[in-house]
Amino acid sequence: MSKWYPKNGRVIFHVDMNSFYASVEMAYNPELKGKPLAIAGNPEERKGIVVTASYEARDKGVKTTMPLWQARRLCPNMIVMRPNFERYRKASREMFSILSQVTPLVQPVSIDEGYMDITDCADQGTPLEIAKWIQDTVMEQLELPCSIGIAPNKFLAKMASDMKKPMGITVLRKRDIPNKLWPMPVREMYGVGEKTAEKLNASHIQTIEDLAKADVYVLKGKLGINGERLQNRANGIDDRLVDPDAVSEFKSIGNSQTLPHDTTDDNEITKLLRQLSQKVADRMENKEVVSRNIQLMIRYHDRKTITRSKQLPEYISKVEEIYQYAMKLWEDHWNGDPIRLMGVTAQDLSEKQDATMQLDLFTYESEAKNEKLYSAIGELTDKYGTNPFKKLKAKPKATPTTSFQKDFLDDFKKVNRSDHETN
DNA sequence: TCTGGGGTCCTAGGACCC
DNA sequence: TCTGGGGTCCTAGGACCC
Repeated sequence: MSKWYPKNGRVIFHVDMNSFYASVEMAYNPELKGKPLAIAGNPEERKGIVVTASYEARDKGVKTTMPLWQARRLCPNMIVMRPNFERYRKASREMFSILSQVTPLVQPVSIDEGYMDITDCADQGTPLEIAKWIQDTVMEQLELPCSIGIAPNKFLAKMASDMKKPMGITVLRKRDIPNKLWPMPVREMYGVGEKTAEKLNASHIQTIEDLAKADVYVLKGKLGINGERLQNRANGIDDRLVDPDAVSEFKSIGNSQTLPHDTTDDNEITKLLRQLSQKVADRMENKEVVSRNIQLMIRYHDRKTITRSKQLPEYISKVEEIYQYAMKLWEDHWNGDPIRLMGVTAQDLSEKQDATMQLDLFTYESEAKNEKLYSAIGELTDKYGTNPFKKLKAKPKATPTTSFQKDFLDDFKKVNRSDHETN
């Protein structure tokens, strides 16, 4: 009979830790509880900003990203701490492990928030009961508060978790949209930042309801494809899936740093470039990835920021290589003005394993005279009926995407290896 | 005394190829 | 004579989020 009805909607949670870094510090040191607390990078230096403020500090007007000197003026008795990322990562792991007791369909999106798809968890209770269990368990075991949004999709769940803080649970069904979502200013919508809000306001779109009902062609003209997407979201339409694997698929690894003082000093700059390259290399090694594109970011004294990148002829991962390419970009593009910040980023990442396989294929192609490899490919092409690497041969950079291609590649490696052994 | 550091995704133009 | 259209790669920049 259910066939006659539209497919049942999904049930999505968005779990959002409240003032996460400050809460972790309070759990770690209970004497901090109830006090105005700010976590700030470089509390001693002039450029420190507030990363997270406890609710006691927020009551005084302290906000995230506020310069520290400004926050101190608003809240003179505020306690300021440097971030302890190890501590936060540990708390984060423990929090996510509680979530995965409910379902494996958990998608972390940052250190302190994530989505869950609990559509098939009816045996564990109603969505409200499950949300309550999560909130209570995280509080009992970790002494950390969180807010949970319950909705039929990611966007609505995200908006819902924001509606009641701290320790809120908010249900946002499709039928709640006109009353709960539409009255909000469009700037508060996830995906609408300062610039987009300005553009929308200029077209007399103030609330999410205005956006939901606006002419889609006008929106597309102003915002491109994003205009249509935002309008869909404003109408509660969002079919992105909860993807537990998304978090492990890194696209770039970068480190940047603001200098204590603006500088043109070559020694200082070279030293910083080296340090940044080292950090990037270390993190790449940890993640077992290699990179084929290095980007340098320069922020000048007037905050104007440029990025310059270079696609490389080969995959690299060593500090020296990263440093050399970064240095070259620096020499080619620095305009001589004092700089405020510098960053080095490795892009176009590939898993070490995959990159080696690609190299095998590349070698095969460039040294086509290698009869053994040729016949290995031929043999496998016979076995599989087709050569799924036609595309790969032309573009060594491509990674096998289908399991069929992966099987083929595994076989290829086996044949390749046995060739070497028999030689 | 203004404004950190980690990311993702999208756009747009030019080069190059077919 | 006077100029198509699609696709991919590379580069730079912008918007957004936590």
